[in-house]
Formats: sequence, C-alpha cells, structure tokens
Amino acid sequence: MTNKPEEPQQQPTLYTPAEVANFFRVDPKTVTRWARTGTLNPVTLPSGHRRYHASEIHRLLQVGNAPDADGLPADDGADVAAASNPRANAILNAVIRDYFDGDATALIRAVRDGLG
Amino acid sequence: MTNKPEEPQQQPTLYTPAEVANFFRVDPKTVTRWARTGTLNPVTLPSGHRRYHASEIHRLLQVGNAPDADGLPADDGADVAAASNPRANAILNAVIRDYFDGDATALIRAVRDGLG
DNA sequence: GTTTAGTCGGGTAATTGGGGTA
DNA sequence: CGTGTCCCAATTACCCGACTAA
Repeated sequence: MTNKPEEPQQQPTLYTPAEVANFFRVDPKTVTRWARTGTLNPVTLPSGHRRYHASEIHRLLQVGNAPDADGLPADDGADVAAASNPRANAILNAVIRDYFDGDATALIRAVRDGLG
Repeated sequence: MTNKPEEPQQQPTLYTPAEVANFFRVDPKTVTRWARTGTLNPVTLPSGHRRYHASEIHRLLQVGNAPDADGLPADDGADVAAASNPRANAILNAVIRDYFDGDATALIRAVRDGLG
C-alpha cells in the first residue's frame, strides 16, 4: 500500500483540476478549457491528464482580487506579514484562513471598520 | 478517494452572479453594475466573468439590514468579519498588540504589502 | 488484480458580460 | 441616479461514455 501521502512540500506544488475549479468556483471542465486555450500552462501527464502550477493559480486569483495592484508578486495571502515579523505570519495566515474565507482583502476591510 | 493530504483547504467560497442576485432579490445585471461601480470587489476570471466573495456578500447583507434571504447558507465554519465576530476580533487585537505594537495601521500595511 | 473517484473527449443548454434603452 | 429589460457574442455548466490515477 502506497497510499500514505507524505507531505514534504518542497517541490513546486501542483493542483488537480478539481482543486483549481474549487478555487475559482467553476466547473472542472472550465479549467480544462483554460488549459486548452492557453490561459493556463499545466503539466501534462503521459496519459493526458493535467496538473496545474500553484503559483500560476495564485497569480490569477490575485489579479482578480486586487485591481489596484501595481505589481503582481506571485503569492497569495500566505506570508502577508512575513516581511514585518516572521512569527506573525502563521497567526495572521490562520486568521485569514479561518475567519475571512482566505480572503486577505476582507481582513483589511474588517480591520479598518472594526479597529480603525 | 483514500486520503487527502492535509493541505490548507482554504475554500474562498465564492458566489456566482446568479447566486448573489438571488440573495439581494435583484437582477444579475444589477450585481454586475455593483461590481463595475466598485460597490463589490469580486474575483475576475480570465474570461472576464466574476465570482463574488462570500464574506463580502454576507457582510453587505448584514449591514444593509438584510432580509433573511432564503437559501442563504448559514456560513458554518468561516465567519464574516471581525467586526461582527468577537472571537476573530480578539485574535486580531492580540496580533496587533503583540506583533505590531498596537498599531492597527501597521497590520493593514503589512497585509497590503503582502498582497502586492 | 479490483475498486473508487477523478479526468479526459465532445455536444448542448444555460449563464454571463457589454451596450443601449425604457 | 439606480434598476429592469432586450439584444448579441462569448463563456460556462451539465449531459454522456470511456479511460486514468490512487
């Protein structure tokens, strides 16, 4: 039995079509269509199945989420506070994930409205 | 499906335009106008279609003296905003106090810089 | 080798966005 | 000024059967 998924995630993370479809709230077929039309450049397995680069997915999610973004550093809200304090990263990331549906911009709005 | 790696299964829980329109009892076109005028800040798909953040929608429904739109998911795990969630608010305050010298604007800047 | 869920592939109906108008 | 409606073009969702991945 080799169904013991280890998780030393040091390789570039790859997403399955279902996972990508979940991120964008679309049908897995739509993700496949994006790959065939060149919108996405996934890794194609010898069988024809596809695996999508996490960095590419996160980059597309950001573009739609931050219209006022001048740059586009390929990264989601993971290490938002890493630049300031590495220890705050885990806490802040957990807050965003558990209380704001992973939407960092929602955290910004909440802090503004509720605390400042 | 035997087992799934303990990935950060953060589901941004996005809504389709039709779903949002149903929540507010308006025409889907109106939802689109809200997005174009800046009232809503949705995720834009590569095609131009939009998906709306559940947290943002729920927040507007609350603020605007929401009629309990039938079919509105009860928002089990993920909560809306710290302003309306004491637990998230407490965590946020702790993060701000311990990692940002009590300066909420520093947290805002950190999150914004991380986003791009 | 067997099972189970996922992902191909196409085809067709439904939804969406944009413009213009009531 | 905001909303609802009609148009069209483009995109997406759901249907099927067959194959692959774990």
